[in-house]
Amino acid sequence: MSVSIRDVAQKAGVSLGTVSNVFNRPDAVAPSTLKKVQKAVADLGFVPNASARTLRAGKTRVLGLVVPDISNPFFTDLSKGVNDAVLAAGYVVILCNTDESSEKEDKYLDVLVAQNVQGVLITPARDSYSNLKAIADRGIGLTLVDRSAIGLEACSVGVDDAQGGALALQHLYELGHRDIMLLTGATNIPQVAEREKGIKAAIADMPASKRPHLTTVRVDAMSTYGAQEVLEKYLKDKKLDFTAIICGNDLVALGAIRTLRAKGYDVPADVSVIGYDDIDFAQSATVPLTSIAQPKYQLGFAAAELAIAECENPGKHTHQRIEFQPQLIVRGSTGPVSKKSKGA
Amino acid sequence: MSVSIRDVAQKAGVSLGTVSNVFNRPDAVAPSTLKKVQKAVADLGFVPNASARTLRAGKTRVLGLVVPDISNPFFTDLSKGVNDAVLAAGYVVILCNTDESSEKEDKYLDVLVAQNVQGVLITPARDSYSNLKAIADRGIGLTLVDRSAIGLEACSVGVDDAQGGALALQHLYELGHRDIMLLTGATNIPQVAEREKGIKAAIADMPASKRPHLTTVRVDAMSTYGAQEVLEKYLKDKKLDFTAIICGNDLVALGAIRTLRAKGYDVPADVSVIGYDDIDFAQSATVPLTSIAQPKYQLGFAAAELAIAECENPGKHTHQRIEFQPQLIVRGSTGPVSKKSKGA
DNA sequence: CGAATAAATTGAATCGTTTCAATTAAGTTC
DNA sequence: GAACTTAATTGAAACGATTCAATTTATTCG
Repeated sequence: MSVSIRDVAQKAGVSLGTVSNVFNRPDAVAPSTLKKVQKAVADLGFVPNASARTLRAGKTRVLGLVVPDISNPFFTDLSKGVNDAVLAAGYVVILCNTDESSEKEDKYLDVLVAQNVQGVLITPARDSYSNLKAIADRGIGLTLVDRSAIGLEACSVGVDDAQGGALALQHLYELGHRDIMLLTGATNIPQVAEREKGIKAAIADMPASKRPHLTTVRVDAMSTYGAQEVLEKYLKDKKLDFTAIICGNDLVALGAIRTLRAKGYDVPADVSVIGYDDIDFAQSATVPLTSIAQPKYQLGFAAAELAIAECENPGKHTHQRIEFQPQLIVRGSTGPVSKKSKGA
Repeated sequence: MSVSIRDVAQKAGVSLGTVSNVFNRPDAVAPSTLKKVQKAVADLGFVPNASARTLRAGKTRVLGLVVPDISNPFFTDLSKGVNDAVLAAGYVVILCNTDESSEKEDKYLDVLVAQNVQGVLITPARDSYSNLKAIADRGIGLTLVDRSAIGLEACSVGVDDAQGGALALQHLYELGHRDIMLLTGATNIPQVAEREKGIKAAIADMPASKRPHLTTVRVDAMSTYGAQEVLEKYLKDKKLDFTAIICGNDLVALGAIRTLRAKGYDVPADVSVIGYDDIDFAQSATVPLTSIAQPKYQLGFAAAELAIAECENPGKHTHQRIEFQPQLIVRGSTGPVSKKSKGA
């Protein structure tokens, strides 16, 4: 049936232990023997049985990645980073998509425990981390992705969201905008809160006389449709009382642009719009989107590296946080305030 | 350290075999014994070691899903379907993204073999299936996704691509278009070839006098940018010699629309554009895209069900193919031929 | 050349389950 | 109550790798 290490040993004319060494401590094997064994491995198409290996050595080399929405390009790119890092280290990832549901998240965490994963990378759907504590208590390494690890023994990776918010505001400010709408999600989403904090801090730093005026409007679903609905309602009987919009993410921005154009306003001549995330489609949109880019791939890559480091060295591992900087990407959806809209 | 079946047996005052039976054949155990053992399990917090179990029993309840590009919303949606089906059956999926590279594909297949997966769902990157044969020979169930299983002992799921092509053509024909561009990928991509076949068959079925004229233009990369580049070059010095474009996928369609608008042509007044796949963004694009929808989620769900069925019943399982029908979704990017463009 | 040291190799024991032939206990039938 | 059937339970033998103490082989040095 399937070929075992025993078959390889026989074919290469060496002992079991030597074949095992070829895989696990190749420098302890004489070069000629190494070659001989590798040839036998190749000839037989031998692949070590992970279960047996795990059973004896106690290492599964499997990680779990739990994300709230794999449809979101942000998480797709992130997961690519995770996968590349993990593949390089000989690990494997089980990807779990929770659809932002806590029940699904709990269910998946159970599955991961049953699968004996060595580490869990997670962007929690809820703001309470109670279910994560149980994971950590079982001795499974935990890495928070795009969240901070407050009150948790865990590593984390994230982006400086306050800085991201500030970048967006400053860009618009420099273009002359003084009446700005903030079109974003609920404050219980950590990112949303942080960026808002950054925006407000940036405003507070300005001379009082020049401070722009901020109108905050919240959408339930941070999607194209969610944004359209809310913005349409806002513009129903009012006139434009802003010259720019800072959006919670790129999807919201695309929805906003669509609504504005439908109402006969031009982007960016009448209203500048800035997104967040810099998803791949932002540059291909009909009005190419100015956005705040996050290093999505690197975020995932770094998270995986932290997780693997913890797996490899479970005893002496100090938890750490890696924080990336966001970056302003200027495209066509933002521009200077026009005389017309300035007067409005 | 961790509690084993032996500890449970001792605590409950029974033998190893009985504890095992409690988990695997509970109806072969006397009710009183069952209760006693279950109490011991609960008291000790025992969770069976998956590796040992797998090593002995040979069932991992793990499947591999290998896709060429997880950034493509098509595969994201598909993978959701796979995950939902699999979770319901108590299985787990390892998702592998090959980035259309055969080397990565081979590497991942090795990883999956090493992980002892019971089945592999795959949309192969290359058209040769040689590496898959090796998988099947190892006794691992194979399910081809969005491909047919020619010359392979395997189940497969797919969409009637010829029909999809025909739907697109007929839609444009009914709107009066007679000069149609086909903007698509290389013919060694099975889908591309099939759809093209469907289009040509549909044309051949029409009365000779009314047959539309088809111009085929190929792009290397079926992405927004790839499409823009090729179409710009085509339009360089030529005038429009078509009134509609059938695109290889939605990304290509979006690129085409962008190029046309940049040249001053209106969509759909001057040129109608039809995409393929009906990705989520198609409906949110600034010119909402008419497209051919594929049941992406169901495709994944069905594939997973086939794979699981084979795992559960490895001896007597007959391979089958499930084929879905594509569906025309009419939105704003297609319309009747205008007098102006008709005359051109 | 022989002793001492270092480098390679060996193979039995082990990891925690499942499996199944063998054993024991309980229940039926005449 | 003996003979037979059926139901429960047992425990040793796998599964396929890693580990490590023991052994063999190669190298160095006086």
